[in-house]
Amino acid sequence: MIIKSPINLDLTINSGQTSQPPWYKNGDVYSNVVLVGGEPVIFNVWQSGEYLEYDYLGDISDKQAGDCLRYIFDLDFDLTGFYKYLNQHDELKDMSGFCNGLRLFLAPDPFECVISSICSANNSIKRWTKSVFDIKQKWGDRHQNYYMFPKSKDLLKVYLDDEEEFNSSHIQNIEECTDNLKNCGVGYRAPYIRKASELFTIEMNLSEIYSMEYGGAFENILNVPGVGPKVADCILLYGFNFKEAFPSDVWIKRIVSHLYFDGKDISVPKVREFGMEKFKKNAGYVQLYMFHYARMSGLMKKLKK
DNA sequence: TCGCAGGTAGAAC
DNA sequence: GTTCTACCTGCG
Repeated sequence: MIIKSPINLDLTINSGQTSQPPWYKNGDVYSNVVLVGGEPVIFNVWQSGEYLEYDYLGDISDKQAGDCLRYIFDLDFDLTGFYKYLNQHDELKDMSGFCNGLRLFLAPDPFECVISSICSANNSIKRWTKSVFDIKQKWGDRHQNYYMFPKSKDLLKVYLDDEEEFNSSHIQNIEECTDNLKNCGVGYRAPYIRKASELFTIEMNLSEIYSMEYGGAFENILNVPGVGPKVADCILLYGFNFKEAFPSDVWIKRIVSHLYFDGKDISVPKVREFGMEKFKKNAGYVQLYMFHYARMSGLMKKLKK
């Protein structure tokens, strides 16, 4: 089956969006297991011309399968219209050429997105994606060779580190402890992950975020341990499809300051305000394109100096 | 070997 | 309200 809406799958899946780590790659095919209406479904997707082609294995209808992929790869977003918008602005007009077909890679599991995003803070893409893979493999349900992300009530029970595991289990030698969060390379974020799991198990229902206004959703998600403004905006954009979010970190700050303020140093909170005010409903996509444009055009190396 | 990079929490101003 | 520092790990 094919969805006739242009996309660059490689770029989209590997662009480091904190919704989830890249899907499993076998040759030209990307695969993953996704819960659709409570039913585990294995999707295979691949690039076919400029479109996404797919098949799936699971007890759902063709329409459900198609709708699920349209959501995850944001295939209903009008990219052509967005490119028109970019081209109307001098500062942005180079970007579409460098990132053609890049779309949001939205999280099918908002809890996975929250934990991924917490792991991504003060971290490299390589390290946080490995951490999320490890968490899935250790504590997630397995379907064929693919792993779901664990539910919050299950992640809640996981040991924080070697010491806690050693003291609470029958393992004789602390060297043999591997069944804990720090073993996934999450570092000091381990307690945040546990506290967040507690929060979503006991008092906060993540699915309510979908129906909130952006401002209210931002305030709510800021209360999660390990979540500050940058991570909150990543969660809202990549996990809940709030396209008015403008996640601002040091890189976006450098790029915005270069493009709009003649290189003058602007604080990250000001960059966030600037981006949201200036780009409105396009803020999220502009942020996504800015980052990859800077990466691919060599601008990033230039700005680092 | 060690310095550096990267957001958040919590404390200090 | 804004600014400072510690936090963990992989990389160069």
